Amino acid sequence: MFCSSPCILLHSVQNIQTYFCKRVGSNLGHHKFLLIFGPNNKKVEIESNDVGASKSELHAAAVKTFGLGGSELILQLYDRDFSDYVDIEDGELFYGPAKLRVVKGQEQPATFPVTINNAEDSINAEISDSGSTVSQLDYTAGSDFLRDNSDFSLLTPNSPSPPPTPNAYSTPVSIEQPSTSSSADDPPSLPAAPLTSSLVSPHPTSPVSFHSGWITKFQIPVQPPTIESKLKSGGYTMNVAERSLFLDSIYKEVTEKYGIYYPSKAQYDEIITKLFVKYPSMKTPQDNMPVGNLKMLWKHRLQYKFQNFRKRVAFEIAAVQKKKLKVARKPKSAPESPAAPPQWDEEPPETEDDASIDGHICWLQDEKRKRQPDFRGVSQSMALTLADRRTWIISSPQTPSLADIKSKYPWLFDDIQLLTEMNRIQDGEVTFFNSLRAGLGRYASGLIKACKGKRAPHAFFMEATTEMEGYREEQKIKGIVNKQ
DNA sequence: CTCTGTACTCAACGGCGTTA
DNA sequence: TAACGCCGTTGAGTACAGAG
Repeated sequence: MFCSSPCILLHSVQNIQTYFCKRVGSNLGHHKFLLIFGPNNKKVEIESNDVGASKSELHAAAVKTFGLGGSELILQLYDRDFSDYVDIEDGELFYGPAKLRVVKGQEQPATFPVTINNAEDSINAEISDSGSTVSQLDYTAGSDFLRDNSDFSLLTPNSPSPPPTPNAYSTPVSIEQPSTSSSADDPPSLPAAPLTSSLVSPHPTSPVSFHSGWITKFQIPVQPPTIESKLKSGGYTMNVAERSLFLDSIYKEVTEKYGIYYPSKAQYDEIITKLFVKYPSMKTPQDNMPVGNLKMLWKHRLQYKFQNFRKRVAFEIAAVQKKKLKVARKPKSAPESPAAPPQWDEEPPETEDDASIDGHICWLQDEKRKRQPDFRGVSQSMALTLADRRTWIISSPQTPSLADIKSKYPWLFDDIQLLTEMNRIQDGEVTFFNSLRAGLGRYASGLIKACKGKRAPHAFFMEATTEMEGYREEQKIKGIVNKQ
């Protein structure tokens, strides 16, 4: 399981960042480290007269903790930038919490097999032991528990744990792996921490498959000071808004930096592992709460965050749309083929009466005020009110003003809905959009000539030029492909 | 059959405007 | 200024369907 050569990991939650930062305040002179020596994992605190712990002080701590007197030790600090351990030098000062490894001299492994990061491995094991799906979520106290930190105490050891399910970590894994971090081009090096990354494979159903190796690079994003301090003390005092911000930051990091919108089960585990390694206090249960549940709790929070954000924020992302199409459900009572859009001179749909039309209009007006309107519903309601709207605009004794129309049907002043409205009115090939395009086509050359004549062409013209060039290139390529 | 993701839904929270 | 209510946002539960 662990490396054949004895080595020590002085292991911590923060690394290079705090390593280089000058510490100030009440913690001055106190530095916490976590030592891992093979299967052993010890947390130590070094009191130093200096602002940072010296190499000799760290060496002494390692010798004392593991009884390694007489051995020549190599101390290595985990460097986030390189995702690997780097030897520390005399004269340097180290600021806890920091992540260090100490290797016995002469016995440092030149190649794999690998030293496993024991702390993270144990966390993974705990996560896998209590693994469950979101739908199987059972925290005993229900949603209130998840909302109110004070209810953490409800999770007693007697609370039912979610049933174990197999996953990437549930079976013993040989760590003598061809590491994902070592390619043919890479010289053999000491394994990057966390080493569990090599256990992770892209989720089979994930539309994004290019994220191999992301685990070694992924780091819990830096938090605002208030959230950072609360996380360091276990995260229990975070309010809902802070917790949301924190989860947002992880979502953002994973999606924007790695393009992963569907983390696999193992990847969720890995994120939580990193979280708990970075903030060890979060592992500490309150009121005898099983630690496995704490991990499941954060994992599920993260899963919910991803689920809800995919639905509410990232619904336009190609990977999300692709996935939705793949698993698309048939609506319960949807007609086999969509009904033809109602024509303006038709009677209102039989399903609608005056009251329901008024209801649609009110709802549409409300929806326009929202920051995140239900666009699908808007289109449906606009379609259902088309006949009424056309009758009102065209046949009213006193033609409504633009202000009246805007007030009653604000969505008609939305560009997308305006275009859709035109398409509702016109049928077949003769749509508003096609007519507009045909019309513009007639004057395109003149418009382009006029724009080119300007000393400083407008931004939209430059944008359009770029678009056109791209389109021509695309057509060229398509032509070549078709010829083949 | 199990796992996973989506749709639909509800409830809590917090911001904001109104009113006494 | 405090109390109140409305409403948007967010987290989370449930049902269901597709994939393997």
